[in-house]
Amino acid sequence: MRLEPFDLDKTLSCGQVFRWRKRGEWWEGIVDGKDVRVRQTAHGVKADGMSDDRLRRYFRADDDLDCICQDIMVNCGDERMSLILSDQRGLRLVRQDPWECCASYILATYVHIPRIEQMIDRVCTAYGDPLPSGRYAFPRPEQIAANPDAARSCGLGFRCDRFLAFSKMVDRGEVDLNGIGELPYEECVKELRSLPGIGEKVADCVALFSMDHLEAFPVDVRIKKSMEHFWGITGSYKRVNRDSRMLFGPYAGYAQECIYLFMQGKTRNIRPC
DNA sequence: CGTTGACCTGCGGG
DNA sequence: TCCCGCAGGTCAA
Repeated sequence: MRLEPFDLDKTLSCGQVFRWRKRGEWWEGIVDGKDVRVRQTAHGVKADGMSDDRLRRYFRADDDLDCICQDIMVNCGDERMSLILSDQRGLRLVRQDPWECCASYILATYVHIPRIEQMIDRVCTAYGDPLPSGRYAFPRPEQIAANPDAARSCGLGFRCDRFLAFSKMVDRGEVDLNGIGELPYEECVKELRSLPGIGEKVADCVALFSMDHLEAFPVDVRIKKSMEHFWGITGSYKRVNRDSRMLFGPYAGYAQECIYLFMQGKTRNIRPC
């Protein structure tokens, strides 16, 4: 399938998703509870197990990256940002399932990414449907609610209670994630934050990665440092979040991902503010 | 509303 | 090999 610009490696290794693994040229993952694999081609992406429609939706083919970057530049007018954006050209946000996104990011607090992936793997193995690949689908809420004790042996630590409480709420139909996703950004994040295990940062991640709120701007430790270093934006979560969205505009979320991945490489030196 | 400290657990450095 | 510190943050005071 044709898709440009598109950089599959950047897209799947920038930290927004947790279950994709690269083997040779192929990235292997699980989407809609099924094994799938994708690889980069000259002008787009090739996939097994996903229709072109599903692929387009998953990789947000409707997002015109060049227009988005242009918009970000018009808003911030900072040549250093131009460098970061061109360096991360082809990085796309992925449209994740809201339930999986919430449940995953509830586990993503106060631990490094390798261990987040480990916890998610354990949860999938404990609860998920087995797949031909030998891996397991991400569990549905009812699978978790039906046997909460199994989560105790997944090494979730203090996240376990939050994870179970959230799963139970979704299973009982006390939360309408699709409905929350329809709300405007501010209200959406407010609703998400009322749920167990979901605070400011996770709410922004969920809004950005699974609810089409491209103005969401998750502030983690790395982004916090970057925003202070480059633009002198500092202070509470609320302040850094608001000032950054002000700086980058309606596609602040894309700016965030580009900065995040850029700092991971941190090979290049861009002078601070 | 901003600030402060505790918090499961497993990995990495000394 | 053992021990200590640290970590995509959340929650409650």
